[in-house]
Amino acid sequence: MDISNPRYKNQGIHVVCTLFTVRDGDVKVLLVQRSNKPYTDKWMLPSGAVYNDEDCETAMKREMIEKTGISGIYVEQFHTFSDPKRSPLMRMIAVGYIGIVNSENIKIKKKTEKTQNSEWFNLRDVPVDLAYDHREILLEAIETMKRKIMKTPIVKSLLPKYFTLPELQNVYEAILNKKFDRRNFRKKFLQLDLIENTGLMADVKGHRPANLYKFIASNEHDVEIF
Amino acid sequence: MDISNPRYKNQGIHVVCTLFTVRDGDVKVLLVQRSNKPYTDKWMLPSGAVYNDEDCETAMKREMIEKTGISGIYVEQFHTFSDPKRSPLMRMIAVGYIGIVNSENIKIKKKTEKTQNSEWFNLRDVPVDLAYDHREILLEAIETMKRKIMKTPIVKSLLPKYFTLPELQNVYEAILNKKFDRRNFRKKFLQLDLIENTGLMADVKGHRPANLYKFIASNEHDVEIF
DNA sequence: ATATAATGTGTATGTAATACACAAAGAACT
DNA sequence: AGTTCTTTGTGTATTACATACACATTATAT
Repeated sequence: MDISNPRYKNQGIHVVCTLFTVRDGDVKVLLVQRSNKPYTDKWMLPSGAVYNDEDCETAMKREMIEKTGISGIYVEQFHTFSDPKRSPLMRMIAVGYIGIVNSENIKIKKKTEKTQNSEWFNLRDVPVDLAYDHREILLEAIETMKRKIMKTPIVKSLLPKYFTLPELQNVYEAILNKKFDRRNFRKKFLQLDLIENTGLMADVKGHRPANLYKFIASNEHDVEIF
Repeated sequence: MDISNPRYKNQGIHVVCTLFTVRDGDVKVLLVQRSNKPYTDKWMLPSGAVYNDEDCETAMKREMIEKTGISGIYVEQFHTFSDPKRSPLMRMIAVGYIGIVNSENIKIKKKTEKTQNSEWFNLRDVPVDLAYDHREILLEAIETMKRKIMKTPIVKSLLPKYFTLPELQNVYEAILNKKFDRRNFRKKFLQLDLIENTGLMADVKGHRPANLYKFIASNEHDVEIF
């Protein structure tokens, strides 16, 4: 390949991560606020360039650490965005990833070299004018997450070690934006053999405490859930 | 972004297409044979560079026309491959697409500027030493196609305008490499309301002719099939 | 007329999805 | 201690879908 051919020289590869969490029954997504041009002060999904000695997933994890301080997340590639006009400065394609984390014990970096702020945004509060084509990427990521949560036990990386069945149900209801019948939800989820009752009780006040469950360690493979 | 930074300069973007067909009960995939270095004379999936003024899907379709003469195909992006060592000459990522066509009325170009031959390979006859990481891409494409054929009526672009239910069943059996009960297959597929009986009969010899069906035009959306 | 080779069809059984209502546990209050 | 409040935990009946299974029908070839 002739790398001086202007038809395809100076191409760049970015990775973009749409990281979800669920808190208080709301789905939230992690955004960072730009410091530099272009799109100065605009919010965007955490993203950055892929170096020549790393694959996209490695780059994604490095970028997340650099821009948000979050490490050790499980991400999955979902789509590559390649509209030639998606970046105003140069030809830049973006490989998109989704992930979901438990944000309760995570401290996110507020300020980094290229960002002035970072924040978990409730989905309905996300600014409409995200930088680049990140609004489109986010919308596609949301659809992908809805499909994924139905097909795989991806919520595992969102929940704490011990959790109650009502908490689990709330997560599904938040992401899919629909209600489930409690009895049917429990029956269905329990028969998947993904989680087990620990015998412990949740520590709550004012009402009956729920049983605490945990994921069974051996089950790492994909299972159809709904 | 500083495009002179050696960490990420001279990156290239390729598209790779895994195009399937089914003939005589066998799944086949289209490969082309290289003329140039590297991997001279090796077989590979049709692929090529993305130009700076086109998105990946456009590039994919252009490449297919240039390297195989096939136009008007429906393709879907399935994964982006980014191992830094996947290409020996330079940093090159590949955006992978899958498609499925009816190869009966298609004439493929045998020789082009960069290829000396092209051929439909039965899956079990595919050379083990494809160029680059194309073996890995092919394997992932096969898995994706198996999933897709279960979830969407993608076979529509494989079958001729009129087809019989046994033909349809043979396609599913070939791709999924398993047998279905005829009665259950028909019951299931007919209740999806994707196809309708034309009242016409297949023109065969030596046994009872089958009814010809066609896809109902209005149904373009994804439907869960199996 | 008979043999051949494939198509077309129905029913019974098991399994999963859905719909639905009340008792139990603990905390808060009197 | 008893009552109220709030949320958890549970069972059954109905329906839809998946699976298993065998024989009659149609056209051709001899």
